[in-house]
Amino acid sequence: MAKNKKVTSYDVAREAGVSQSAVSRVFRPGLSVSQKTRDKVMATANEMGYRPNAIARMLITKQSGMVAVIVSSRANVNYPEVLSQVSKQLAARNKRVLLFTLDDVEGLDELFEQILTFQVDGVIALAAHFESHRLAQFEKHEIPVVLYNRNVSDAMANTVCCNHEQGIKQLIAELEKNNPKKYLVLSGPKDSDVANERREIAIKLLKQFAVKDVSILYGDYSYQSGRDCLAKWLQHNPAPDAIICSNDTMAIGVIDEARENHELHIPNDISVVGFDGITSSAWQSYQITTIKQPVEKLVKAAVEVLLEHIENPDSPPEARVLTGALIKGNSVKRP
Amino acid sequence: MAKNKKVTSYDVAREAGVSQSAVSRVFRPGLSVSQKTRDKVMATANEMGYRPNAIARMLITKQSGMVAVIVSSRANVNYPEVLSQVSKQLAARNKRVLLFTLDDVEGLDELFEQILTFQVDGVIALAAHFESHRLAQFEKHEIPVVLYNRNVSDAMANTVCCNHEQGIKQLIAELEKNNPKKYLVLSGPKDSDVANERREIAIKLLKQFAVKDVSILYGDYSYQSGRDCLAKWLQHNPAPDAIICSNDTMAIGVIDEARENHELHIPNDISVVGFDGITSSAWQSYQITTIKQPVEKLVKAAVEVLLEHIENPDSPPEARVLTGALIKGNSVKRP
DNA sequence: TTAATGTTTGCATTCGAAGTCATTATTACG
DNA sequence: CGTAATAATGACTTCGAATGCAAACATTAA
Repeated sequence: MAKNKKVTSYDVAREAGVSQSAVSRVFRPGLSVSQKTRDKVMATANEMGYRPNAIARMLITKQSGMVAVIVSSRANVNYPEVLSQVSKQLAARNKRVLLFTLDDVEGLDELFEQILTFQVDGVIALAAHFESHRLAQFEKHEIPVVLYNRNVSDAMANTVCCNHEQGIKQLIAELEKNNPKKYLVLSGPKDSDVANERREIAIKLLKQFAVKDVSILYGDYSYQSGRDCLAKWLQHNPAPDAIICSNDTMAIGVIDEARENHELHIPNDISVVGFDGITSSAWQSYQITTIKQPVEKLVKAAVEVLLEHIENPDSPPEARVLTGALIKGNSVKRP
Repeated sequence: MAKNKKVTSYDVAREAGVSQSAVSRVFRPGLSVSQKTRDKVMATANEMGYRPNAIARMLITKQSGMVAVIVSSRANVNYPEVLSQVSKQLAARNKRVLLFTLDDVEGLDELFEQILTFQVDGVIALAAHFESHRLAQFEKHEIPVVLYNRNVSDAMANTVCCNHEQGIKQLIAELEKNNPKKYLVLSGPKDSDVANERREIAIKLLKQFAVKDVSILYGDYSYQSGRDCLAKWLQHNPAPDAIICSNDTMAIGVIDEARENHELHIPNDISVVGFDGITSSAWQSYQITTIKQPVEKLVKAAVEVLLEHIENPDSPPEARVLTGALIKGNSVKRP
């Protein structure tokens, strides 16, 4: 009969007529215990409903088995998939996700204090802006950090990132097949590092393609901002030939706005490309030409790098770049 | 100068010339410490980079400050919003989210063992199927559980749920304005409790509305399944007048399939309603008439109920039902 | 049978903060 | 100024599992 109150290893030990150490050893893999003791302990443990207390174990082993995952609200629409992948893959390596969400920049110090407090084995930051002094803080405590989808040139940071440059190059190559004259780049918000990177790359590559007429607009990654930006632009300007959106969601907004309020047809009047390859980008009504991020591979890489650095704290920082897949939709005019 | 190795309360105590208890008291709110000691301790603590070890604190106080959130992969598309709300609201109450994702039914026992092991203060289950013996398990350990969007009639469980019945009634009322003859109910998967509930309610209410011709189809909540189900149906049957979809995503699939492959116009040929009020349901191309779940309120309620039961383990189980808002889109024919 | 080796086992200690309790310092007040 | 009341403090114990160490036991070789 299982009791209501917490059962400890001592209780089991007493009941089974062995020492507490014996009980502990039974529940630690690979330790020397005779089959007889093992069976006896397991039997009484099951009977009493005993489970080792992870907290006590953490304290003595100095390994919490928890990884802090920081998610910024700025995070991409595909973050649920990322998060669920992270959780799954960490679980496979016997680690749990301790979730920290981050909306305002206020309380950021507090947040980082919290994370340190919890003695996590490592940190994965999803699209969160990480100043280098924060990285240093974790470094000092020997807590490895992996930045997901962040290219930090300066830093000694571990990063796992989709190859934005290569992806955007492919997208522009698609667009260029029609020799568009007027380009619009619809960037994500200025305080998003990914957005800034994608925008700058687009600008750079367009220059390389010898495109003259490029205008930049700033949205906030949302559907509505896609609509609003296009609407505002068209108030005072002619329609562009091609629009490069920093993510799919804004591309969808752009398409809806063009069709609904301006009688512009996609792709015949305007070609639109997105980025990310979110589920809805493939929906019939949009069929966006975009770059699909290799989420599963990215996460696998992130987890690998993190675990490598947990096990071997002195291994040098690593930056992994994975290439996404060009999805040829129906939002770019065929030549 | 902060040292590289972990700084404990003893280190700070020694340095500040006080006892370890004093340090502990400084970092616990509301305990009796003189201003002088407090300042002294705070100063040296900051200087040494000391932060209390949450793990040690958990062990002695028997409060982990962590809430297990179980997310099933079956979970709705709006779960990222739910999850981020949960995290935010728990953070406001000084609790953290320990995330457990659940894909296959395998390893479910293992998962629950894990959760118990971590000594979480409570559990929130998002759309996860929870057999009553599992509930009993947590009950035995006095760990309160809140089921999010689950109506468990039998159970002594805490539940927070959107009012499906009232919502679906409103949707049917909308549809009935055109007196449709043939209804199709596109249900979610049979192993989802929410899906089953929504389907059964729809069937029951249609009967109440004296509708004769109702057929049931089963999808898996996905866009593609919406398309496939409609396509398969139309192979051998005439188009229905109205389709009640168990979620918005399938409704979107249905709409795309109807338009693309069958030259059916929404809403003139078929009226379609969804459920959830996900972001994309409001997009120009779909504008689905649906019920928007009051996610923020639901989460607030869930967190409230959970904390109430953490603080007062003997309070009776609570079932909160919140009503969603009818969104009148453009997917139902106007009379 | 004994020595030598390997395997199990229990004792005692450890992890780091919190809380109990008795003691000392401080304040309030007659 | 003395005494009661209160505030502040430190010594010591606690939470529950893991582990170094030495003793006990089992196994093999000689």
